[in-house]
Amino acid sequence: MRSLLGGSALRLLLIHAEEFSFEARQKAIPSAEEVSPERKSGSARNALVVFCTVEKADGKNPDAVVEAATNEVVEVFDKVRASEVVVYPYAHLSKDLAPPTLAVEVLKKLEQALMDKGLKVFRTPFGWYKAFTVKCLGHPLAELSRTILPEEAKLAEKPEEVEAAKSTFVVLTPEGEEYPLDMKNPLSCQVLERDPALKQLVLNEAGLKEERAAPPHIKLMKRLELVDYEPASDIGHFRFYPKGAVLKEALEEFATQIAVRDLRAMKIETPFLYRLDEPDIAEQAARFRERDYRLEVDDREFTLRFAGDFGLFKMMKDVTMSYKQLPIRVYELAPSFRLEQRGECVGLKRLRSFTMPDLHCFCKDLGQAMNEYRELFKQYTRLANSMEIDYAVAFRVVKDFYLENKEWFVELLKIVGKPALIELLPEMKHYWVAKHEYQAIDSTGGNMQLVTVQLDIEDAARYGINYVDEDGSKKGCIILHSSMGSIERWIAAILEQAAKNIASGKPPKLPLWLSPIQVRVIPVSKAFLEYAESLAKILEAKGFRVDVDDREETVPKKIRDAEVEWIPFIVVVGEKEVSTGVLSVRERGVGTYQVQLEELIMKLNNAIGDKPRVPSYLPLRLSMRPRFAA
RNA sequence: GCCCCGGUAGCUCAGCUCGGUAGAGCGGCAGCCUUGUAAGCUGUUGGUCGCGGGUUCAAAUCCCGCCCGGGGCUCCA
Repeated sequence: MRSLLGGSALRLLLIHAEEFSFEARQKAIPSAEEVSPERKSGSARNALVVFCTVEKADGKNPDAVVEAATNEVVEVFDKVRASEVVVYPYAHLSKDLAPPTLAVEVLKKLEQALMDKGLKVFRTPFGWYKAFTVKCLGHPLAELSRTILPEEAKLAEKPEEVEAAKSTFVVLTPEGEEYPLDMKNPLSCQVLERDPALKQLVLNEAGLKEERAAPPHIKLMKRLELVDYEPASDIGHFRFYPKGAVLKEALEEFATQIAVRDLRAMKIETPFLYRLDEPDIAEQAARFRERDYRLEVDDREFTLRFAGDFGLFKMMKDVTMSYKQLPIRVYELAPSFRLEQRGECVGLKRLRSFTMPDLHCFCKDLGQAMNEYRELFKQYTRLANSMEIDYAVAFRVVKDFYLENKEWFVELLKIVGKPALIELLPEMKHYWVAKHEYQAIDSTGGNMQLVTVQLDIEDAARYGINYVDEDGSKKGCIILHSSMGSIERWIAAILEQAAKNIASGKPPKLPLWLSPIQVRVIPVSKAFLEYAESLAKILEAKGFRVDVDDREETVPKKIRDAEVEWIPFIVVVGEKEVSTGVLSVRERGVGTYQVQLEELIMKLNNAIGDKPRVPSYLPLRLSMRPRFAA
């Protein structure tokens, strides 16, 4: 906006006109363009009329100005779907006019540049008093003004490339070998062939992604009666059907297990809503660049939390911590809200309301923080591996930190057993010196961030989170921020993995511990219903999610329905089973076999391991289950 | 936020070009069959054609606006 007050620039006023006509009456200046009689008047329909003023400063770099202006005009032209362009010299947009010779030069170049872009253009003569009529269409884009600054025009040729070019990339293997990675030609890096997920991540990062179809998890989440859009809410807020609720709870329970049982973190809860007149809240919110939900209550402005940090930092500020107590780990399963752009909210990949298992470690020094990091890394790797999905590992590190601690990175990679993309930042750009991400690769080749840990050496001091050291003095902590992704995104990643199976001809499935129904018992006829139910109740008592298909359908039909529902274990019971006590089990993706009940239970226990066992949210009898969707 | 595509029965979709009585399959319901590892048979129910306005004797169909969804771009602790 500075250019409207001072400075000097090419000024454009764009009108999308239903009709436009003009007539040149008489010369206004001696150096007026000489024109033939047929160019002295004209008209156009559905035209983009470009009123255009050339200023003195445009003379510094006329070609760049013309190029930038051309791009602006073409962009608007395409948007409004005009059929021709009128370039209209219009001195009245400026007090700092360019000399006529320069003005004509720029205008002619603009005309030519627009024609080169394939547009139908006519330019009204320069230096004349002209009569004109213009009938503006009056839609939102029908009237626009643009100011092209010469300095911006120069920058426009290489937008922000400077910034991005600063990072360099390498691939590091668990064996400690380092390979340079040229993002302009990433495929030349042979080591990527070792890890297809990493290769895909690098291609995405290099901007080489191809056109993608809709992510298949959206259809799957509906078809499997898990999750669906809720049109009565804002975009990106979902409804969870009972089967989706089981899946979500199992994932939440697993995250909590890792945090509370395995890492001995302290679980807390903090409010969702925060006052913006609190300075540190306002500062945190500002760092999030208007992607938070705002609302006003009783004349006071509030923000909905976009992560657990607000309440956590407030809480930790008041905590008295001794160096002897560190590291301190704090966990919150934090429903969070982010006002993501509408177009960005697609399925479960990115939501405006989601659930984030948020773990922070408060450490006394860098050494302790790096040990903590390793602990988190171990546990989160176990988490990622439990999902049975493909993922890639990426680190973002300040270069000096990487060079000093390369061995530590290799150690981490040994835990996960995969090579990693390492982005080396020339300097501290964020509050962290190092972070890593586990990125799931979906069935269309896109990636989504699941887990992240960030090593933060700044925030504690800023928010007054201190511990008391040996000498009695207060010192700021080193903070590890970590998120075990979002529960919803894990669901997306798991469904995407299933979609990959479908594409490669394998039967899609969910990990057993996440299947809403793990075992379905199918009685061959009504006569065996009671037996089927007693069997189901035994399995249920052992902690499995079971149901019984008691519907009046044929066995093949019931088998089919169970397979369509991706049920991992199907047990058919009839005369044979009652008399022999041996069960006929159909295992998804494996086949049919005979086992004793005890063997089946052992098999299920082994497959589930120590993953959470949440009870079924569905009726035992299939006939009693209502249909929520699909 | 911008551009493109879509919204028809609970679900998946046809019909829309060229306006003239809203269709199929699945599901639901009823009956027959009495069931052994991916769909037994017959009948039947079910729709303010996303919402609002306009054009027309007549609109699912043509026009305008909005809402919802999908894709791309942009953006992205």
